[in-house]
Amino acid sequence: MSDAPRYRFAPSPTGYFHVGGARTALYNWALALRTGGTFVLRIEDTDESRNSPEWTDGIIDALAWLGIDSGHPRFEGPYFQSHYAGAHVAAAMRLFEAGLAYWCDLTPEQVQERAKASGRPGYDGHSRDRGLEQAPGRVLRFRVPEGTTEVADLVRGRVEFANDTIEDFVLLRGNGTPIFLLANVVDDIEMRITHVVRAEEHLPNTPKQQMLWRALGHAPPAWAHVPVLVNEQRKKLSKRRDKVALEQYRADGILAPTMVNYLMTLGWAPGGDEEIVPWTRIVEEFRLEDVNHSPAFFDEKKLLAFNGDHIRMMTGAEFAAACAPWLESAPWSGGRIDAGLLARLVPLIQTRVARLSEVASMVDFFFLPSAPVDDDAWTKTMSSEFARDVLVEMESALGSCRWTLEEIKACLERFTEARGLKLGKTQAPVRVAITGRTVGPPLFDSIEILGRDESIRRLATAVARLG
RNA sequence: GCUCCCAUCGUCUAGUGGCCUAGGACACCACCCUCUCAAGGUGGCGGCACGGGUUCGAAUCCCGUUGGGAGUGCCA
Repeated sequence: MSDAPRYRFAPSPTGYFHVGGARTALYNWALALRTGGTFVLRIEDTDESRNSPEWTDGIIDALAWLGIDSGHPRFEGPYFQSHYAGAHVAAAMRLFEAGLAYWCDLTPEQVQERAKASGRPGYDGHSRDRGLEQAPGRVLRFRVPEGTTEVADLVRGRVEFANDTIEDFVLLRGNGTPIFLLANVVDDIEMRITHVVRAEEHLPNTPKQQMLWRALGHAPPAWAHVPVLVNEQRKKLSKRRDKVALEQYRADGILAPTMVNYLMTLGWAPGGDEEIVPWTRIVEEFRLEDVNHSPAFFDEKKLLAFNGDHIRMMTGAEFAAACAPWLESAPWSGGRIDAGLLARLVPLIQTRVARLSEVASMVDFFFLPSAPVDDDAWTKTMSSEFARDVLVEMESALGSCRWTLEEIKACLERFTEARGLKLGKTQAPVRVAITGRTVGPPLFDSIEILGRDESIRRLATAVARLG
């Protein structure tokens, strides 16, 4: 099986995990799974400013959350690019010895000056034939050959680049360290990568990398450049102005299956008319050839809608378990959340939340010692002429009725009919007295679960407050 | 500026020359259901950027225009 495809995901550790990176990782993972190939994780940590062990843990953790488990047999790595610096330099030296690269003593400023003077952008090949030897401060540049470079891209087809539009790019810095372009290629060759699936922003690098593959004596891999994710302004998602951290969505209570499902529908769609689909189906159907060519807007609204769908697809037990972490950190939580109580609450709220972070504020009145009364809700509902009456009436009716959902509801219905009102109107003050809010889970279920004594107590408290 | 990429409802997409009077989803609107809010159901609004070709026939192929985007570092 030495010809099984080898995909790779090569993020640089930056302290947070970008949703765009998540999508790229997912694409690679789906492909590796379907083709019986391997998913190689390589941390591109060669820039000192992007080098911190916690960042790497964050990447592994984020991938695991998405279902890309580092313990899975198809998963290989993580490898660290910084560990292979020796190989990168050695490859560069081989290129120099073969005459495919040369030393140059121009500083970046000098290169820029020359470009400005000549009116042609980029490095002009000044040292191409000067026969310079290696020396501190000198950079090694690749000697770009004449002709054209044709990149065969699985998503976009053939893309041609005239080599004379590509400058002799740097391989080794003045301090002797390799730059990304080289390191990336050397590692890919070393790790026997057969498919490079990455974001479109790398497409302009590709001819350079392909030349490097050839110069190093290898046939280039299959390339695939997937469109970038953009914001509402159609700009590439960036940390500075957009919400791009996967961890943030996770902390908001977006489910992992939701994120996976949603990310996969950006630039691609499963067959048929449904787009809420399980990962297993994505693995079966995903093809690079079917990936769209244009950038996709990362729409948080739609993400939320997907999340609501996924929440509703869970069993009650699954949903309760998923809610638990959000309840444990809730403000009232000194003690533990009662599992039995939670199980009764779950069906009331599962259709009412789009993300797990909303759960706490939806059930807080069950756990708090008294209703967390919202001032606006109070003034809005308690000003009606029947507000006081309905509270008093309910206080006494609930004291003697049988404690069933139907009977509790009947108590309010009797009052409502006697006054010729609508249940929708009369329930409002009662709801605020019991739950503190005008919206929330079904009132009568809530009262039943809360219990007779506590319900009556809250009604009495409200009556007292009304004066 | 230069290089490259892209172009179907507001958004994400289906569509690969006739099945398209362009399908679905999100959002939005209306109605139904209903103890609030949701969820659910029904219906509605809304699109092939433009101009030329090619073809019996074009959203689909070609060219151009316009409009977006990405890259343009001794960052990755």
